[in-house]
Amino acid sequence: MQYNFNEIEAKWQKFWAKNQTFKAENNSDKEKFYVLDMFPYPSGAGLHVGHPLGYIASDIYARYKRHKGFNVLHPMGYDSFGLPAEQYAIQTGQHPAITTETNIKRYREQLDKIGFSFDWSREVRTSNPKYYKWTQWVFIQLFNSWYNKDSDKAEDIETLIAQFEKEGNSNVNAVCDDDIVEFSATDWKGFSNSRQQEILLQYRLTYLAETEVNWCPGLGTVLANDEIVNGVSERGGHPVVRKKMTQWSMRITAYAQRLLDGLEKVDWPQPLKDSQTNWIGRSEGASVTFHTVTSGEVGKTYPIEVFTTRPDTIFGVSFMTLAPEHDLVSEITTSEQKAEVEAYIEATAKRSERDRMADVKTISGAFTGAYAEHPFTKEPIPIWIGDYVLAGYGTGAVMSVPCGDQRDYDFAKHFNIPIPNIFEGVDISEEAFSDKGSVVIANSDFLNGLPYKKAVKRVIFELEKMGQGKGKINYRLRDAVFSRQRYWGEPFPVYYVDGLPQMIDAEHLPITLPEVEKYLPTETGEPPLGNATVWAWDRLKAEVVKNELIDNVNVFPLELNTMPGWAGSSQYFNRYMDPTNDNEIFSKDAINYWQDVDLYIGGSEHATGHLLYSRFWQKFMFDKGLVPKDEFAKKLINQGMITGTSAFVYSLNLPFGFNLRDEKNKTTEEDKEAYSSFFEAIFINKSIYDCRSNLSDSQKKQLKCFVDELIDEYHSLNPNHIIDRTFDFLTDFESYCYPIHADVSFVNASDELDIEAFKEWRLEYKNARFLKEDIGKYIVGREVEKMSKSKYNVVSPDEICEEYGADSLRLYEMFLGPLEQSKPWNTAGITGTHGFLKKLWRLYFDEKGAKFNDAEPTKDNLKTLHKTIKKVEEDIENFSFNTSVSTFMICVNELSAQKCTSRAILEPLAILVSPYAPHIAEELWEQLGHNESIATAPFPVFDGSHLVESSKQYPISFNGKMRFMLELPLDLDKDGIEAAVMAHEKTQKQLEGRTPKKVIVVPGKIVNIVE
RNA sequence: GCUCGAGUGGUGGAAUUGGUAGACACGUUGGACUUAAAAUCCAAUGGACAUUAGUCCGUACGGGUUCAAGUCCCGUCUCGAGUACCA
Repeated sequence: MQYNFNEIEAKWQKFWAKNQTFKAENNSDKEKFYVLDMFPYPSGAGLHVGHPLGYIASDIYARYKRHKGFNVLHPMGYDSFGLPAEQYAIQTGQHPAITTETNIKRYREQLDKIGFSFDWSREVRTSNPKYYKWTQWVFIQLFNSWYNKDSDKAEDIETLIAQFEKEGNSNVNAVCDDDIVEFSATDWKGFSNSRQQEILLQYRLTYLAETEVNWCPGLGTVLANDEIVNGVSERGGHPVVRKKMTQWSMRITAYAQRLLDGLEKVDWPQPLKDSQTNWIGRSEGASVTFHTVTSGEVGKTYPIEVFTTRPDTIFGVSFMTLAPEHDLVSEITTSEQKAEVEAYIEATAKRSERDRMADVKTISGAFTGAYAEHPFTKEPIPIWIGDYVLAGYGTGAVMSVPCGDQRDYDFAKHFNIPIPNIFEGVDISEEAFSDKGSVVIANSDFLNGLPYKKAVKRVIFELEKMGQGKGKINYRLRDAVFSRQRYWGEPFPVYYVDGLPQMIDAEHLPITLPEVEKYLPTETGEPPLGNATVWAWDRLKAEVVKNELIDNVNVFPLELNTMPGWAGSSQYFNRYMDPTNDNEIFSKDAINYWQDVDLYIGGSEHATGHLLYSRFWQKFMFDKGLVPKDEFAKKLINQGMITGTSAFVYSLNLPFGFNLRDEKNKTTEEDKEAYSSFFEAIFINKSIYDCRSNLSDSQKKQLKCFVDELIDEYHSLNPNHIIDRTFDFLTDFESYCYPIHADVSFVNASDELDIEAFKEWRLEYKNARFLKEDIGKYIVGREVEKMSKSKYNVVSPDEICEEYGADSLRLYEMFLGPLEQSKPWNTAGITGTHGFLKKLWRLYFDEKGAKFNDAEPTKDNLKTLHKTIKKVEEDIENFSFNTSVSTFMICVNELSAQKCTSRAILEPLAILVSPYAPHIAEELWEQLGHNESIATAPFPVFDGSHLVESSKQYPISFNGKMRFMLELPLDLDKDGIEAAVMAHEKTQKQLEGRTPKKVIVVPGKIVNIVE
């Protein structure tokens, strides 16, 4: 019986689908286990072999847990809103929903071929109105909530209104906008409705506000900080500029501390935690208020608040620096300095984010002419502006202490500002001194002689006493902009009355995306939804109606922005628990049963995007009592990237030039064509290319011969063309050859190029000539690069499944190396795991049919089996899937050698293999006589008694070097071992009569004789 | 610059608490079977010298601890990832 993998795999994939083998029940006595993959964006390119890596790992784990008796939730879906489908729509007019549907179909086909145990009945798609209904619903919940710092959680906005009505806002301790005006209960009651709404907007967890955003003109939308890489958009690499726009924002900053604290509770990779920690960027320090000095010109004093992590250095302040965008700049600048300051502001505004970041060395700034008063010394301090101070961090103003901060130091040096030294016994003539561990403060009045920590405490105490400062914790994390000027995203359930946003009642959700003619912004610069003609809210009918009906009495305009990509992914893991529920986002029963994700596998690129926002939404849902856990995923693993192994051929481009032999001496287009088609596709072998700068004589000869033959051949084809044979291409040979990518599918396991396939690949290679290696083959060069179409190194899982089967693919992906590591794909190696499966098959069947029987297993059989059970179980628990594949190979090699046919061994072996290679396992299981799927067969139980040994091969070392092995009984004690070793002839031979200084015996491990 | 991670044969990678470095595969070489190919099976395979036994070197580099170091400590280099004037 042959191992016919194509047939077997198709059979079982059909079986699983038909029998809903992997459907998870919400009501079960079994213990739950939730294994989740980051759901994919269904791109048009389909999956390549790098994509399923994490899915295979999670699938193995999910299947393993089923064998272990758990009720496993293992769902899959699609993050199906997004830019590529929309960009495609702009170019072709094709509705993104159609492209998306097509792409999802293709993804599903590809996924099905790999044999995943997903519960497809729970599939979600973020672009499905039934799904985004609940995204809109969460948005409304956020809108209707505020963050109470006293209870340290989100609360219903009604509780805030109640407090306003009772006592105004003076005692409210909320996370809110900075520019809150104080009011009393009477004030509140006297405010107009719209004034009240404006105020509430300053407290809501999602709010509309004019903010500085990252505007990307290339994409026509704003981007979140995590969507920008090196000053350009992550997708497409378009430039990004700062722009003030009215946008929805999420008050994620309210959760900064809890997001930080929560990291300690979860088992996530340290680098991922580190990058979230950095992103949140907590720093402890003080906020200090300086007051500007009144001069004749600037008649008012203004407070300038700064944040500093080094309040202990306050006596070292010799100037202040404001960000050029700081609001006060225009107020305080003197007329004398006005021209300079304005010129500077204009110059910095022109510099793009990218320039500013690329060029941190150039020091620039301008003096405003104004001064602030030092809170303690009362000395006047010059106020400068400089673009090294960022408007977006802290208050956009710093107290500059050049002796303690290198940036302040450089700025002071550059503009000749004094650098007072306030550190005892420290030389600051060359650079600032920023080490706070060893510092002792001097020249600082009441701080003299104090170390850092004490000085900080003291100065904060003094500042509080005078009402000019207090201890403060600052976060780098900004509120997240939630509006996108795009079509293909969730519409907001929002309409506008007098310019103020109103939520549509939850019962009317979903508000579905309107149809538009064009997916581009409108001529007036509004987002694409501005093109919709049926996009107004009728409050009485409670439905979306035509725009022409807008009367601002009962019919109002709807929001034109859509939600960002991360909106749909921020709660999808909970929605899977009850995905078809139309009445609730998920039922209480479902969430209480499934609780949270036990294992989450996905890429590390989502560290500061999806994984931070999801944690924020989860904490919010937790505060509202909607979910029982405030962290949604207990354990998370980042799978490594699979890179491609590109193949190169080496082109030789000889610039002979040619003439014609005919009397007119004219070259026609055909002549040129004949010449270039012949000489443009010449390839030299790798050995010569590798020595191109230092060719040996024999190589030179070989090349000369090769080229001569080419020219001869060319002449016979084009007798009237003259080639310059005197041209010496061997001098400066390097400059005529260069590598070009060849498609990896033309290359076999030995790196040999299939020349015929290569010639057919492209028209210009039709007549390609190759200088082969001496062995008569053309060997390609190989290099590891990112898998990408342009590098012709993309391998699709479909081809692999077709040729070797899904089980081979699954095993090979795991066998490549540790899950978390990035590693190169090379199809050549798959014969290893494929061969293993064939060998496994032959353990059960030969040409005649089944081999297995009820024979009593031998001691060796049992030893091999239980060794394997132990190792495989440990490996799965440690997510060390690569080593368990090796273990299977060893096991099958051993059982084959033992000629094992015992059912008592082969049955448990099928279960062991089943999570990794489920199709073959099912088939073996069935052939063994079982009627039920192997999916829930209990995992074999390890029995250590089969591994007990009575003797051990001891390695005998001399001075730490292993010289020979010696078999000794395991129950022999130290002295016994030493005596046996010393008595051995090989020991005596090694020692040559010398007496060892010392003999180290570690029973069960090693013997080391020290001479 | 800062933070984190990683450097082991021709290649992917093993090596659990410090205890036989290179498991398991790929590739390569030789052999068997075959008209031939594929498939399968067997043997060898870190390097150097010796080809019988054996000896020396070897886990990025330089030191150290230890009877014993890929593993622990100190320093250096290289590569990768994240972050970037964060006061």
